[in-house]
Amino acid sequence: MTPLTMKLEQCTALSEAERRRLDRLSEFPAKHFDAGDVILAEGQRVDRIHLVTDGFAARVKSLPDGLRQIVAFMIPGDLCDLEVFVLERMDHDIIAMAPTRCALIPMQEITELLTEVTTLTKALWWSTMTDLAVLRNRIVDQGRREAPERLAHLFYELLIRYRMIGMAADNSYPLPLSQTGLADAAGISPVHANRSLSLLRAERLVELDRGVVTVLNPAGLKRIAGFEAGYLHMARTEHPTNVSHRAEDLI
Amino acid sequence: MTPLTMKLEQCTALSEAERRRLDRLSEFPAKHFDAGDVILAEGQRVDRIHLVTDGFAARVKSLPDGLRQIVAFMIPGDLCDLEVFVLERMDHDIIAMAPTRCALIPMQEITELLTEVTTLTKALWWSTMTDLAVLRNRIVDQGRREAPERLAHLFYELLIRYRMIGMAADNSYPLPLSQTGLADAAGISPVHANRSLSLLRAERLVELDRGVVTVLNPAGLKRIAGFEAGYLHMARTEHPTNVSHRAEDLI
DNA sequence: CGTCGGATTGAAGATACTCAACATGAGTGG
DNA sequence: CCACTCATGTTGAGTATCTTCAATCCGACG
Repeated sequence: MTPLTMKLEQCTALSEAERRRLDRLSEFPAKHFDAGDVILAEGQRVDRIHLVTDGFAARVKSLPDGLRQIVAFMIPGDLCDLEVFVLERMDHDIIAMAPTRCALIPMQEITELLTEVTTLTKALWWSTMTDLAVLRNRIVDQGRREAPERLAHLFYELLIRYRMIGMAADNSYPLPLSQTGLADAAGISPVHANRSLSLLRAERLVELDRGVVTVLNPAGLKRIAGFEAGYLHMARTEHPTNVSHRAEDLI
Repeated sequence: MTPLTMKLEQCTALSEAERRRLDRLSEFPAKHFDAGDVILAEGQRVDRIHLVTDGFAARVKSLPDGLRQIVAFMIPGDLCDLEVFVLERMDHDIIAMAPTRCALIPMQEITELLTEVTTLTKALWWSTMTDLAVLRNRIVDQGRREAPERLAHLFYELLIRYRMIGMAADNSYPLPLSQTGLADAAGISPVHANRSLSLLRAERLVELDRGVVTVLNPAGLKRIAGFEAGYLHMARTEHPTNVSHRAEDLI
């Protein structure tokens, strides 16, 4: 099963046919990007949907003064530019933070999915709404929490999202960012990112080495992050019958 | 024309029939809320869509320590809970900040809109995607801009959104918030909100009196806010043929 | 071995927070 | 009409968080 399918199954159970339909999306001709490459540039018109199948990318807003702010991360299974159906151009950059592969899906393919199959329609809407919820939480973070908590929240959220797509075995997942990148994500300075990170390390909550995050104490991390399980809306993972991905199981 | 219709016309030109279809949504039985009332509570299951027809509300995330963060404002024409189609429950509160009226639209009505009429479908998607873009910008604000700039951005964005629905004549619009509310929106303390606001006043950029914002110098406000016109995606208002709502016209 | 990007540490200064006092203005009740 | 109350706005002072600038350290790599 592809990451996209695994992710959308968090919304509703899909039929075998639907699963295959979704899986096929990952097989469209892929394009490869190196770390630092711009996958989609602000202002660009897009004609094909980019589905991340491998790697790690970020939505980045660049300011005139050179500062930049990462507003979201993209991991395998994430669609970069669903918005092109209704918006003319990208209003931000998407940048590969590590070698990244994207399947290029013709828009028509998604259009068909959106009209044909209602349960898939629902799944794609779910994905969009979850993105909204994630952004709302990011705003709370940056408005009302201090730097170490923001980092903790970031680490914990990514842990959950990687689990959703089956890539967080051992509470470990890839995060190919320099501390400057972390700082961009948390809205703090690189120096402060370093110091805040040391705090989390000192408390033995999380380790970050060579682009790999290891969550040493998920419960503790979740606590200081002020993380609410609800907002990622993992309907099915909350079921006792489907325990393999549940956040609380691996504490 | 209702605010919702005016707003969605920023996306594409609508036929007379579509316009009437949308206008009808505002005529569903309304519910009234006083300032401070909770329109929708976190965790609540929703069975009817709330369309703000009058007043002013906010999406609010409350933290355990009592702090709260406003993550978005709702003005007439905004749909509060489109997300219920795919998410089980609200993941945040919606609170009236002034006397507010909401039309309660049966979910089926929206479902029909979403499947029947493709251009309306597109318009609703546009609305959702714009919400996403607004949140991305909010994150940039809180991560990378200082308090006065954040307030400036807030004031300017609301100016544009009120213009979209024809409610910002004279560069003036309602903002029924105490300075504490402003602080919640900008992610700063009430005291700091006061001081930052005095700065904007001193520069004669904006006035805020008795719940009414008056933008004295739109160009200057836009400049210090670092506001990018693009992200609200007002396709049609950027056309020279439709000048009445254009942001730059009234400077 | 030297270089280079990233990580780390120190120190000074800016932005923002908290606590606290005081002002203002709309209501309310005497 | 005045006194009182209460919410909100304003201002001051001390402190905390965070930023910036700068120096140093470290590991990867030629």
